[in-house]
Amino acid sequence: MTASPVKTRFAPSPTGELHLGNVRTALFNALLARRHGGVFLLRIEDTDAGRSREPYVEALQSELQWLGLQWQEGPGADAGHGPYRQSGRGPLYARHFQALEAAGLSYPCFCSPETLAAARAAQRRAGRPPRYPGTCAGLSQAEVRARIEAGERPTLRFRVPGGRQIRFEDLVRGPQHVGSDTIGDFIIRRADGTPAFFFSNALDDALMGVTHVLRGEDHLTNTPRQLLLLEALGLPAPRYGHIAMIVAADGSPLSKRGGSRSVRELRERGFLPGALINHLARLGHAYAHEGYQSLDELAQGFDPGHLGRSPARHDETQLLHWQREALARAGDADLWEWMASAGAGAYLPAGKSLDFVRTVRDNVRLPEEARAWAANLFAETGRLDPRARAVIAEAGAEFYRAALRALETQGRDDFRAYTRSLQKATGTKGRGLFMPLRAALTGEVDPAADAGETGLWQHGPELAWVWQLLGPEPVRRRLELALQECESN
RNA sequence: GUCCCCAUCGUCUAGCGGUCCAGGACAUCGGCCUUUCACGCCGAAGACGGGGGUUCGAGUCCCCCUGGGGACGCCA
Repeated sequence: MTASPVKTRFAPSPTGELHLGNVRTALFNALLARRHGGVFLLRIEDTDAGRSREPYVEALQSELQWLGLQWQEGPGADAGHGPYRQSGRGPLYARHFQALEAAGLSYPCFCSPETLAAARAAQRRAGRPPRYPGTCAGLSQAEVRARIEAGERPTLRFRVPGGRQIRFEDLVRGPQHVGSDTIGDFIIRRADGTPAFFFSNALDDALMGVTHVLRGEDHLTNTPRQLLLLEALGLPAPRYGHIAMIVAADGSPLSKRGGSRSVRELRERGFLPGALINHLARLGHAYAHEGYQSLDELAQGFDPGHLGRSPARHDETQLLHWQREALARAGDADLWEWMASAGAGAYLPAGKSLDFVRTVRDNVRLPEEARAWAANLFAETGRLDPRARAVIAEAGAEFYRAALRALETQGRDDFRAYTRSLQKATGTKGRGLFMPLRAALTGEVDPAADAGETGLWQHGPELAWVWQLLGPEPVRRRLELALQECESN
């Protein structure tokens, strides 16, 4: 058998939407697997029945696929280690719980959540780290049996061996060591019989043959426990790498911030998968190549050793840059679909969609901006921005009379020829020629200045394209409106 | 509260004792190009959090402070 040298995994719990932090973890794992021609596995950790939601299971899968992070093993791709949802692995867990209990490596604990909370509070008050006091560690068989018969439902705790030094080599942080005495006996099975994270997560990694686990720094202190657990179970442990978390632009935890951080939200706003991937891949990871890269290229350049150890801030300005790069690589037809998602289609005359895309594609970053241009070009004839108004007034009625005359005499199809003749007629050129035209045709002269809160507007689209797209009649109308504007002053 | 981790331009980062009066990218600003804008090209401004050490020499090593993050759950 030629087992893949590398198997990574992403193991989300479907208790909420995928956010930037989750997805970055998934991305790094996918990249690592791809880098080594290995397998990227997806496992759904839905052991918390109370908080897991089926729609999230669906959503996370489709979002992963949308991002191009297809798993080679997992739901819908059984490679013999399934089921890939923890809710379906009960029998597997039971067997290993039994092994642990039989070996005396775990024990039933009858302490109530309230007692436990009180104990923690007391320890904290006393300036000590909260740790399980070991109340039930020494219960006799008889007592355990009696309490269970009396109707009590115990949890199962892992008996942490004392006096041990746990060492492991973290893929991104280097050598780590922790004394086992700083770890309290922890729960591996809840009172309702379901497995707790420490247990099911570590066990499944071992059972599924996962070789490398890249996960959030928040799991760093879990690792020694899982290592101990795996050792007790006699199972191989994967190599762990703990990556720094992503924080909001102001440095605060992402989880405590509003704004778009869920993948769904970002997707709905129109961000492209490639933009997200390129942005995320560089958050906490240095790439030799600065430019936009495909998933494959990113994988080739990926190295856990290049992963940063300090929290990286998610700054949407950077994401917007990658969005522009991703947009530049998209085809017109795809972009039309993308623009239409924000309703740009509602304003467009039939058959104009691709011309519209070509006209504005370099001037938009989000579909909403495309919609705004569609409205501007096809639905808002006569709407003039104050600055456009000023430019029109300054150009003067004579300019627009000449512009209308030139429209009669010159070919309407040739924008260059048109502007050349207009230049001759008015004696204007460059800015003086184009700005009044732009003002009349789009009602905007410096859209960028209008960006404001939304940051939506970009610079104006190529005037020649606008001219062509609008067609002769609308162009005439807009020029006439500009003329009226001058005359009414 | 206790323990752990981290700390270079506004942001993402390079830097693994001298080759760093700290390099790149994004953003910003200026110029060139273009019969407008954008793109592109050129350029500017912009950082080693503070204090002690170690060393001939520290962004790079050690300590303290400060700041940030994380863990301490019958969440994952």
